[in-house]
Amino acid sequence: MADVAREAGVALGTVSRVVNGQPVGKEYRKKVEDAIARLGYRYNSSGRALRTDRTNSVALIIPNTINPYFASLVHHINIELEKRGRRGLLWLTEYNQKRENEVISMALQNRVDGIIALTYNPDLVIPDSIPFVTIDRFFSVSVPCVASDNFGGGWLAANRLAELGCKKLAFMRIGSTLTNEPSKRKEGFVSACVKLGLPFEIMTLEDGAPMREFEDFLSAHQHGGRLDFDGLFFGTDSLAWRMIQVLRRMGVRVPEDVQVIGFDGIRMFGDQSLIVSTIVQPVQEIAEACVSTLLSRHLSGVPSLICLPVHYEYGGTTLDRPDEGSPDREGDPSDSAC
Amino acid sequence: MADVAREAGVALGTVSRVVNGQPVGKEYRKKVEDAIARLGYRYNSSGRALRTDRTNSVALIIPNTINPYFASLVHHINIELEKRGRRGLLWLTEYNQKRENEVISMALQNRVDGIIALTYNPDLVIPDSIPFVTIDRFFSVSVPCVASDNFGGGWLAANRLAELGCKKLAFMRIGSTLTNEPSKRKEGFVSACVKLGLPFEIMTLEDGAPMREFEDFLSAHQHGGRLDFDGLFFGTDSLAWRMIQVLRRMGVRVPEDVQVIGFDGIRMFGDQSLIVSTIVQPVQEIAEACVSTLLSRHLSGVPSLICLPVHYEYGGTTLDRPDEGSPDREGDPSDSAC
DNA sequence: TTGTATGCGTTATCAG
DNA sequence: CTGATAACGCATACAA
Repeated sequence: MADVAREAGVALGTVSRVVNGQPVGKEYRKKVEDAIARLGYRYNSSGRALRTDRTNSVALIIPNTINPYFASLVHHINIELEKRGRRGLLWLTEYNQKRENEVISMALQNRVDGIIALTYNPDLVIPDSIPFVTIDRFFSVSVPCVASDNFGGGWLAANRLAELGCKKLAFMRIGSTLTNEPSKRKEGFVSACVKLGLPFEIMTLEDGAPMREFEDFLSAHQHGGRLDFDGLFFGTDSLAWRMIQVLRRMGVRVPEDVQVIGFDGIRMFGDQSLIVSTIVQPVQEIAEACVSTLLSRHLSGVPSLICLPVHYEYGGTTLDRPDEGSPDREGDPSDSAC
Repeated sequence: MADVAREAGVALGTVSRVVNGQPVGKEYRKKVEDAIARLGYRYNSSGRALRTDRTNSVALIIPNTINPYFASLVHHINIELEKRGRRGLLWLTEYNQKRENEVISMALQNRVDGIIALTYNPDLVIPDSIPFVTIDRFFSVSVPCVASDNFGGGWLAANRLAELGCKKLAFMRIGSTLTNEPSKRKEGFVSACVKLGLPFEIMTLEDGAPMREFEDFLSAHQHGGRLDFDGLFFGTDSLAWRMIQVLRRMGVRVPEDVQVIGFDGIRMFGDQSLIVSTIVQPVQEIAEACVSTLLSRHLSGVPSLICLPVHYEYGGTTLDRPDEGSPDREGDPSDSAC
């Protein structure tokens, strides 16, 4: 910047003012802009950050970018931040709880303006010095949590399966140890089944337990080549996808013998069709909510749980007519905890 | 840091030395560490960056994080950078050429130690001030390019289809306007077909042209419900996946009527099975090559094109026996341009 | 409106 | 081995 000032024959402060778009005499501005172009000057973010104590950046802490749902979140959150003149700093944790806390430290070192985190870590140390927003995990009323309507989604899934003629359902999911928002998928499902008077079973696999146990569960419920269930609801699309492979190996046809609904709304290449019939999470709205909540933290009255609506969408593993418009909501759970 | 010094009753320089792990008297170190813990001190990255002129960060410029192949690259590159004590700064471009150049400017402002970019932009302005590595796009001998063996992959695909009994092949892809490394997939495919004496057709869709044209191409080659081709090779898994849906709508069975091979090696949830039979790109090796090349740029003799081996893998859309070990390489293209 | 000078938090140099 | 101090690039309060 000193070089530019010398080159333009003006003072340092004038250059700074030009760079920051503050009022500067017309001919001075011209001289400075020419000098900047001539020298190819770019301001130094570190210097500016040090001086202003603002980095215009937000930490995004997430397990990985391999899972398509996470990848989609990363994408949309980055877009939303960009819209508001901020940058996202990505940190991957692979669910490592020690690393999750380290990463928060690093974010603090980087003087980020806020943190958005997706972690189920019960021992997460949440700094009170900067705005913090979580996704899918409620910590306390002072930490806003953005999630989709998991309870409503479970409710919706059960209702849809019932509508499609299912007589006996099952819900299967991974990860019972930690209570988080996605846990409510089960509760919504159970409530609906009870209300509908539909028999059902719940199968929960502890984190880290072998997949094999799911297969055993299904085998145990297969008699004479016939599965006891005609409708399955899975905690995630990922799990649904995997178990569909297992079902096919078992000689069970999807959706003819058993209809399957997942949760998330994973699309193979972003904008394309779903991989299973599913409860779709509004990823873009979730991203928008995270960012706007984080950046308006100075305003009081931020709700501590922001719950976004989900909807059902056909994806080939149920017996709907694909072209029939599916209503956005049905059998609304009036008692949704969300 | 001044606060810590005061709290510990030592000088500023001593605190700095403790923070940086330089030799400090035992009792002094203890006093400083206690003070740091007491005050919850974290060093300020901006201050350090300003002073040292090193940010230990690397820019990663990529179209988006929705495409699973890109998402996977982002993941592995971040891991590799982490291993080497660097941070990745992610910038998404959505193929916007103006933005691609802007983003390079921003990276420069951030004083990154290097840039890794995946862009096909012919007008990309590559700064000569810092190390720059591209993925899948060769610019000049002074800019190292990391890519997989696209020519060899095309060759491999044709050979595999021939082995599996195909008599008439076709290759379909998007994006002819720009010459990049993936363009060589076609060349490898054609070479192999010619060598094998196998009839084939090539169908290229300009960027932005409607998908419809692919469907028309296929329809035009369907006579009496029967497709003229019994083997299809696609430029990417994404395209293969989409066209398989089209084929099924046309009443063509995959793989019974026509066998399909894609390119990339997209896995549904990172570690799981492929979505189509495909030529697998070694994503992790690509990430490793990008990072190590970028960070060893001071050494002379960096090759300008780093070409990593691909392999074929069964993914359900061909007639291989899934359990039969597929040799890593076959019909090696001795004239591979790579 | 423009110039000058100070300090942000850190590291490095140099004197003790 | 430790303490004091200058300098990194920038924004801003104050003086001109």
